[in-house]
Amino acid sequence: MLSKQAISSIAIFKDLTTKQLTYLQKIAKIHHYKKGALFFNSSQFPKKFFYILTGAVKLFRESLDGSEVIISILDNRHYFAESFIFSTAETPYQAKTLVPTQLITLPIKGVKKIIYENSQIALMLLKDSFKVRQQLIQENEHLIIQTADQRIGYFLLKICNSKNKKNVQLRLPYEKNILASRLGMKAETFSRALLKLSKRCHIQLKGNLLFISNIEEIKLYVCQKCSQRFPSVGAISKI
Amino acid sequence: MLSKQAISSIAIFKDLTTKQLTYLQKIAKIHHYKKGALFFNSSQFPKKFFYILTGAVKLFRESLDGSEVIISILDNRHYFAESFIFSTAETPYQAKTLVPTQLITLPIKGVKKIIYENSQIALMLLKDSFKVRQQLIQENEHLIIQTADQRIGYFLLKICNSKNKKNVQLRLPYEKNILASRLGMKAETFSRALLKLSKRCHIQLKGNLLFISNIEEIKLYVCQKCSQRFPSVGAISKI
DNA sequence: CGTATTATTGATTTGTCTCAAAAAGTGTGG
DNA sequence: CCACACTTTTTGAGACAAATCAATAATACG
Repeated sequence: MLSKQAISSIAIFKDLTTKQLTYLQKIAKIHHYKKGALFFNSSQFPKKFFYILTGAVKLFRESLDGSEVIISILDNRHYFAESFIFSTAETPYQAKTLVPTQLITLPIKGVKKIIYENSQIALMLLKDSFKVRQQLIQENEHLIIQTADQRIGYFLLKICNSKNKKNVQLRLPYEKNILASRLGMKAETFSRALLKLSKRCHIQLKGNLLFISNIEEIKLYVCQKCSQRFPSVGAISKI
Repeated sequence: MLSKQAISSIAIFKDLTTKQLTYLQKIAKIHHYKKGALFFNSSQFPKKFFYILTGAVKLFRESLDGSEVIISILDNRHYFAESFIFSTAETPYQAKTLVPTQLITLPIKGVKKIIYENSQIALMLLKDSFKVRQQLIQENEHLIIQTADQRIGYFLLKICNSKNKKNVQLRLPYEKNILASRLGMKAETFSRALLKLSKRCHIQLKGNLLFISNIEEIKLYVCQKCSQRFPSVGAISKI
């Protein structure tokens, strides 16, 4: 059985009563998956709430002809599938681990019960949901007005939490084809666009390692058409 | 002063007590704008909650170089700017009327007070927010995998609420350049893509009037790459 | 070590944007 | 009702970005 501490480490459950924690503790399950495990598709029943302890997952949609769009990549301390508290309707996405991953799952019914008896949680979920919306709107805008290399640049800025502006070393967190798909382009395009960006903004490439001479150069190039200064407010997941 | 009925016609406020309705009634204002009025930008203070009685507005983001992305087009009975209950931070969008429009505004502080004392409202907002997210994800997917004419086709399916499948007459609700921008393309591309779609799916064009021989033809063409059958679940605004 | 996976490169095609100009549609005042 | 200006839409030619298909190179892995 999971510890109470593990449950209350989930941000939205941080202020629960001992009784509520005990309840969730009883219905919680922990899962260990290796890389590449398809552990969730939306038609499965009963519905569950997912929380990532360690690792990373991609949420993606697949069309009949096999093409796949990655909706989101989530890692440590993120939750998903919370929207099932309102509907059991199929929403067509699946989830696959990108690296070895530890998850907590909670039956959605139990989560719903807790949410309904504690309005603070609804407010926290609402706040998070607004942030996700904000981010989706931004991605939308970028798909419309930015080129492939600018989207990559924006992504680099997001994962680059260095205080320094100069001579920053960075490692791409996942395989390039995953990042390509996340950014709405083909792997070939990603390869070429990253090369183009690296030349334009003085980035040295070495496999999945990047050496950025000056972050400001990327900002300048990426944000030419932005409606918003970087960093944007309210990015809920890093990527 | 607005009637209590007007306030309670706002879906999220339908179950308020008389006292709460009176409170909102006192702080509510009604506004009349003609077409093309820029009545909201996110830097304005104090923040307000907006509800559309009649008419239509576009929410859009504008970048430094003047290019504009339409985030959403909202009409009768839709609300927006509700996310300001959590932050006074600037979120960079503006709102302009597309036709003569009647709005109710409520100071966001008052709305926040009501939400915090009535958890049912938070849950309704949450449910709506999930739907908006779902829709944004879908738009994202379409920008990535669909061509311009397919996106137009999808849009036609959405605004076409006819029971009949054959010989449906349809009027485009707004100017073509607005629809183009909403669908993430230039006006010229819209013009050409609509023509292409019309030939492929047997649609007769006459200004902003369309005669669709058979809706199924559009579905077939549009949903080739869809991860989801049409109509999608949970579209909160028509467009 | 060889095999499978992932990434890059090249040549070509497709889709969309850009800029310019013409056409169609809308509204106004004489 | 027409002439005029103004806006919106369409059309054309050309440039550019990204997808596609195919082949090669690099890397990871048992």
